[in-house]
Amino acid sequence: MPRPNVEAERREQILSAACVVLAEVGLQNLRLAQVAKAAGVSSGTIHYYFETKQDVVSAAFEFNMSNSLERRQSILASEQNPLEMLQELVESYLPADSRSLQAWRVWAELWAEGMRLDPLQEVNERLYGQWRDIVTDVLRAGQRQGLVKEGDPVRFANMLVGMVDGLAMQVLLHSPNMDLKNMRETCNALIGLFAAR
Amino acid sequence: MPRPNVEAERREQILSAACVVLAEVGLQNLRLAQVAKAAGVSSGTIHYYFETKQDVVSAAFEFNMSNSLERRQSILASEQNPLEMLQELVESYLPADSRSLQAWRVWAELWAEGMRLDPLQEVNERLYGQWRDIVTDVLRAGQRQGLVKEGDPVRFANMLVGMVDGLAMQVLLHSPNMDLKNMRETCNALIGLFAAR
Amino acid sequence: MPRPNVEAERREQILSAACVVLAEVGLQNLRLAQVAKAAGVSSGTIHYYFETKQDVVSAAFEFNMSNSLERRQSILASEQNPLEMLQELVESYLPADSRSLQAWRVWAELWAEGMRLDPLQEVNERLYGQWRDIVTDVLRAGQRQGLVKEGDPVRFANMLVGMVDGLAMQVLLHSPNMDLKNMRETCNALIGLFAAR
Amino acid sequence: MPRPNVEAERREQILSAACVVLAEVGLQNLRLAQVAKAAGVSSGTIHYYFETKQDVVSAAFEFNMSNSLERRQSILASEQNPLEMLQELVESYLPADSRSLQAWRVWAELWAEGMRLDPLQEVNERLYGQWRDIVTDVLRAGQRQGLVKEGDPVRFANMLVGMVDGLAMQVLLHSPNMDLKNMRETCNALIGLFAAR
DNA sequence: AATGAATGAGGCTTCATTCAT
DNA sequence: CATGAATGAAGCCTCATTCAT
Repeated sequence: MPRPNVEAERREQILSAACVVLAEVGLQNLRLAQVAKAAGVSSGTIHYYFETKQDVVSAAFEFNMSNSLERRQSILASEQNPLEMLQELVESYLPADSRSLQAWRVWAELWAEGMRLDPLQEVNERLYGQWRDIVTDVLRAGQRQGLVKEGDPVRFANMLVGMVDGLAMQVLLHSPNMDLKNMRETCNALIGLFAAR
Repeated sequence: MPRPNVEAERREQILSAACVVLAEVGLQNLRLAQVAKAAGVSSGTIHYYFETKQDVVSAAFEFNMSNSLERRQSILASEQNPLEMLQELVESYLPADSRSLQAWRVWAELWAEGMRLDPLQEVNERLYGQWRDIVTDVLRAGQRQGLVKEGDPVRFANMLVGMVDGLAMQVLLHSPNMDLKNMRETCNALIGLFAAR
Repeated sequence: MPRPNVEAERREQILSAACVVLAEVGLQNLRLAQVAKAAGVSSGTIHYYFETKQDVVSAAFEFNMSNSLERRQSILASEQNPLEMLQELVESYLPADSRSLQAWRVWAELWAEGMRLDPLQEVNERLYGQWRDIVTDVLRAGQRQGLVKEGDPVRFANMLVGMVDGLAMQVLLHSPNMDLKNMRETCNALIGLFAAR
Repeated sequence: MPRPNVEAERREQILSAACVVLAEVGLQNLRLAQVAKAAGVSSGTIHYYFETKQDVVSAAFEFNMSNSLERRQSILASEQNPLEMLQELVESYLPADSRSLQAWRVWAELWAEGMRLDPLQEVNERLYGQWRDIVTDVLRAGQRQGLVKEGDPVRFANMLVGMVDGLAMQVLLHSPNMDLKNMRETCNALIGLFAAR
């Protein structure tokens, strides 16, 4: 009689470990043995739950992105005005703490790899799309309240999320010209451009 | 009578092939044998010119980026007004033709890999910095001519190049919500926000 | 109320499945998981009834051969003359129907494997010896009735069973020069040579 | 500048080793590492000349059979009468010396495996067919000289080669009822039945 | 009596690297 | 300068076997 959700538990355990390793050494150097060790299971167990290494990696990418989105939910539930909310959202995306850093690194791997793998592109679209939608909704609310200037909110959203992604890459690459503080201010500068008046 | 610079030629031949393969299969799947084949040389020859695989890849990244910048020079030499020049620069960066596509794909690999390798971060900074400087200079010229609004031109430049990078990734990932046309318009929308008045 | 001999039933169920798989994929590719599936039990159950894979295989070989002999009994009980009986015995051994085909395939695996494993040689001798004895008895009866020429009946038996085995292999290998009909006629030609006159 | 026929040499070296290992441990237990060791090369070299293990094994089967046929040629060139020649051919096929024993063991593996692999069936037919043809030719010559009785020589040939194969299996399985001497006499008994008068 | 999750040793295969030519 | 045969370390994956339930 199998314990309930042993499978779901074990899968998460493995995927979480895969993200850690992915962020640490990159896709190129990821070894399933290392993932197994990080997850505290045997290499055989990895293959008991996932057919191939590719499957592990793809699932890890998905796991990383959905986790990332979950962490945004609290912000939306707060009672701030839309412009502040945008700043909070950006703030939450900054590659600041180790958790966020890990997420970004995994993301960068997904982007590089996703260029050649349709399934990964779907993962990106499914979850990145939600992120874009969230920003769009906040902008739309801002427009209704007269806080955000006229214009296509989807376009504004794409501008912001695109900029966040691009700047984050430079931060992660330790560019001397783009640190955390600069990234925050640069993003807020764009939000400032969105403001009415 | 041996031609001078056979070595330089051979190096370029190999690096060019490496970029092609890198864009095609990604760093994870890049095999020196494949690079050798694409370059029309033997695997032994690769190692005659480069110590290790890592050396080939790093040199290929550098090769890709310097090539990329070269292609911007003609725009700067033109006689357009700064705002039009910015649009042209953005246009030249769109992942539109196969050459540009290849460059972007290699770039994405560099970003993912550069997160862990200092030498690659230097490559990024050296060449990415130039790109940022070019944009900054154009913006500054625009401000001098009263075409671009007040504000730190470096910040404006970071906004634009960051957005270009972020949006390009989505285009390369075939996001249904971000195609070439949309990317162009979105970038131009930002340039519009920079305009005085 | 537990049925008696559940164990014996389960064993047969497993061995029967093992023969099916053995004939289908060969010893080299036989996986206990596949046997378990074919038997409709779990992999754990296989090991509940058999210590090792080798044990399963050996038992399956024995199971295959004893099954095979059982199918000859009805012929011996019939009221034909010995020469006809020989023809019937040969006929019953032809790799004609799927059941017979499976038995032959398992047999071929036994031969290849038995070359290195004494226990399998004993299995072969125990059951193959019976088959030889049956043929010998029929030949001896034929001699008593003056239908079979003088000579050592054991030698005649060895000639016939040897020929049957050798030809069967070629039939099973789909040799264009040895089909079922040809095998039947070739064997009967030998029986013809045994006939008195 | 590659030495001439390094490739052919190396291939034979590997295949010869494969046959040794095949005879010794069987297909089921054949490890490429063991073949490599027996051939005195690295495991990498095996894969430099053969794509997969399956390719090595198939080539080894072919190698074994063509080698086997070569060893018959001298008999045909001799000046004996056809009946003696048949006895010599049989004699040369007896699993008597270690070389012949090895060939038979490899053959048994081929038969078991060939049941499921078309390419191996072709190998069998190509080379087994030649063996059958040789025997047929000798029998035909015997008929021309009045030494062999009337009848289809192909049928006679099939009788003999079939019997040889079947009896050899029992010898190889160490059947107490079929040793080398008995096999020789049993085959000669059949040849005796072929004799005119 | 039976299950199936988990293991881990070991095999095939890949591929960067070497080196004799 | 260049080759390509050869290497061997290392990775993915398989699968017989175990054991808690």
